[in-house]
Amino acid sequence: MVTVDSTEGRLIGAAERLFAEHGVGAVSLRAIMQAAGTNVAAVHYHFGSKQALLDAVLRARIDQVAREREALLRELSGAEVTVEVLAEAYVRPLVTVLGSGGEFWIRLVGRLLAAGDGELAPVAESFLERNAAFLELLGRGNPGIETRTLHFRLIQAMRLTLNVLGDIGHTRRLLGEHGWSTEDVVEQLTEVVTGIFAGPPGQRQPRRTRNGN
Amino acid sequence: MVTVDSTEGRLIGAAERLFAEHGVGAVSLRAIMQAAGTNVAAVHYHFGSKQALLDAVLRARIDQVAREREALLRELSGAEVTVEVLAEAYVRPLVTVLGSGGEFWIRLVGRLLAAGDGELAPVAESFLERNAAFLELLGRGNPGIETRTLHFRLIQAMRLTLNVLGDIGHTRRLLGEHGWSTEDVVEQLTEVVTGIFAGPPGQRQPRRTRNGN
DNA sequence: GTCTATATTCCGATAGAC
DNA sequence: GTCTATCGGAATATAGAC
Repeated sequence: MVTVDSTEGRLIGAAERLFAEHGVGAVSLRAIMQAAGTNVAAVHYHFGSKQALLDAVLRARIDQVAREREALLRELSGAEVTVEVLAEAYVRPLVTVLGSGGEFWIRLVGRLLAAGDGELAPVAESFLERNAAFLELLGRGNPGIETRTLHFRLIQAMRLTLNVLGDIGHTRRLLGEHGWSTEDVVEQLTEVVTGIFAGPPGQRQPRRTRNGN
Repeated sequence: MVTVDSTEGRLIGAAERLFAEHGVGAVSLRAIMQAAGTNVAAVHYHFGSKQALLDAVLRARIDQVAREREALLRELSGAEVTVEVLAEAYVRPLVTVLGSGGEFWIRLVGRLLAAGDGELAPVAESFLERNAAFLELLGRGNPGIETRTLHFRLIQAMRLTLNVLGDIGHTRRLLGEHGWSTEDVVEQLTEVVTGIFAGPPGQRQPRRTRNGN
């Protein structure tokens, strides 16, 4: 584990913020070092290159998300499952990350996902593995829907969750800043994810099932 | 109008592609000039700065989207409106842009929207103005839902549409590349947007109405 | 493990010829 | 309207002292 006070930890923290705010390509290593209060050589010693630093930033919080998701999936397995519950379970781990100072990380991941290049590889893999378990649960509640459709919907839910939580301030700005607390945004987001999971009204099957134990 | 063969047109085309693929901050003016087959001075002559070039790129296709949307809204006014029809109308203009070589433009706009900084200003304004008309139609079909909720959903639909259409190849890659044609992606996307507009199953009102003429 | 110093390349921007 | 040449500064990366 890397302590936040170490040179390495401060570099990761500064890079996380600057990458999220200005984009990976727009941030120079010098700017990161300046923000971290170190010198030009430190990042090359600790990470070797800009890409390696980015990887370290991405990995720093991925385990937290993975553990949260696993815990929620354990809760859900064997219980009654609705799209509402699944949406809640899908969004909540990232809300937790948000609450523990992870807004920049979330925005960065959302940015990279929208960029569509390979920089995201380490995070994408972890997310997609976890998605497989969700996919199974989602399929249980929507027996009539093709798996590839559910897969598509999961990815879009992930996109949206990252983009919305990654910039609550931006969302508030787009909406006119009137009466949108973080909790409001999370609630609205969860409703939208529920709608994504459920699909068009005409297409919907009976929404709840009990797993076969 | 700027012809695509002129130096100005080639600069805009090259910038559109490179900005979309690597991010605005990661692309140097020199790279753009090289791709456009011109020299270092041309962009300063034609645009004055990197930001001005970005603005020109964004504006180049915004009118097309705006006109498409207006035409669709005219079709819809006075007709029966369902969330399915609204979703179709919301997605289609960008599909048209996609079909006329606008994938890079869409990806760029989606990227900037995910980035959340002010670079998007010229496009965001145009989109949000147009959203107002959609908001009215959406409210007609969902009388029980708060306007701010519908506004939120509209913005998320825009986000998703831009991100999905802006990188069909990436979407296909995330989904395993099996049997996803562009038409498939558009169809799936439209279903998801419909789900977003409709919201959670439990929350749904009678979905269709006739406007008061 | 952290620093200074430096090598080398590339950046945005402008001046001035044509 | 398009070019070459070039300025001043900043970038990545490394070498080597401590």
